[in-house]
Amino acid sequence: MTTSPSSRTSARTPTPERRLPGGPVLQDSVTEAIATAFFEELASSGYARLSLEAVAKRAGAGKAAIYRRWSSKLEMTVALASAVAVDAAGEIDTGTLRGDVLAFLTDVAGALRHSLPSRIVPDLLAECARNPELAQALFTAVRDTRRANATRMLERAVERGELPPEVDRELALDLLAGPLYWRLAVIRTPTAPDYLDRLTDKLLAAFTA
Amino acid sequence: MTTSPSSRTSARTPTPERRLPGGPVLQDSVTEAIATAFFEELASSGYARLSLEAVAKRAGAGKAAIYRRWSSKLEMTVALASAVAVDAAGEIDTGTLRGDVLAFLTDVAGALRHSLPSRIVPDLLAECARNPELAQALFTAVRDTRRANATRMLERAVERGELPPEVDRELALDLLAGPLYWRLAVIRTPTAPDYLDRLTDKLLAAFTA
DNA sequence: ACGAGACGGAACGCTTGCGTCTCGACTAGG
DNA sequence: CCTAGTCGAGACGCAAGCGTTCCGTCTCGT
Repeated sequence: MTTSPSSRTSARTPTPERRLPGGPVLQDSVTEAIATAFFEELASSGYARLSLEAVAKRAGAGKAAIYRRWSSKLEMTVALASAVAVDAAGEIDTGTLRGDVLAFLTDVAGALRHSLPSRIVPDLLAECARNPELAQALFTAVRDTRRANATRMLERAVERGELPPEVDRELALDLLAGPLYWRLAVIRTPTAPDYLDRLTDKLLAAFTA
Repeated sequence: MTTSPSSRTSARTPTPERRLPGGPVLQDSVTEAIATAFFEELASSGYARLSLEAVAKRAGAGKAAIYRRWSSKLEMTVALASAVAVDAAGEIDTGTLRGDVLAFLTDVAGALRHSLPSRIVPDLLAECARNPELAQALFTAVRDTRRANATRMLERAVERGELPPEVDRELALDLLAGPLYWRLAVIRTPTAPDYLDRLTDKLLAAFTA
């Protein structure tokens, strides 16, 4: 089977639909333990070296419990990663462009300062350069969703008159996400406490240039 | 042996020091073939999955030829990657800040538009998040060198009066590299022909904000 | 002409992970 | 109470890659 994960257990599960705070929808405690172990192993080993044996062992589960839910490492990764990424992408609307930009940067920084996402995200992105199936799934589920969200953020600023209608959306989106990702996930250098504030000022200047 | 690669062959090699156009210093044709195969395998498999058997096979060499030169995959990667990265990092000095910025962006774009570096660079960066030894070696050999180069570029602009002396160097460096890397290596979206020009304009505005 | 040493290639024993399969234990619905 | 289904655990055969060791060949410098 290559479709909906966990469909085999969903009929008979003791806690039919439990929701972790901030986490994806998980069907039961076994699925939850497997997902947690999966992300921990993914962070420490990377996708390429990820061993489902290690995931099972860390989750205190049997390998069969994994294969009962997902048919392969790829399908498992797409399902779990898309779930948390979509779940974590909340709409931002503070009423001002500066507020929106700062909130966006704060969100990103909050995620990338944690060791799990800061290891997992670059790893999956590198894997996407090599694995078209993973790339297609993650790009449509995560990248395109987030980019559409951020575009709406810019459109609202245009409507409010904070940005000229002819503002270069593409360039603005790259400016919005690039420097912070570069700082935290690429060169991995800590930031001063007012870094996001100063970055926000520069970005606003660049947008209207 | 954990030091200088190829030291065992350098005494007796038929072509004592041959230099590829744009490539690192390679001691002889076997080392050269191994290095080429190494980067091709690295691009298609990633560091974690890289198999020295596959490198040897692709190079038309025996595994012993590899182990005679480097003691491990890690040492081999550090040596070869540092060599090309340092080799490719040329000083930029066009005389104007705008010229320097555009030249820098053009360099980066030129590299990241090729399939080998655009797959290898994100992969090694992701691996650095997981492998302290690799991170230490690559960060000091590549990241710090390049960042120092770019800092000098900013200082020259300050001396020319193109930037105020109190310009935020750290932030400027992140703005310089982040958006383009994001665009080409993270979200992997093609750019319009005048993208670098427009990006340069925005960056100059942000620097002096 | 000779010996030293690197060469490509193949096999070695060993480890890891794959995906499947079989256990006995536990639990829930009928 | 019974039975169907999941549970953890782990053995299975298979494949790949590790690092090493040998082989016979080739090309040097002496």
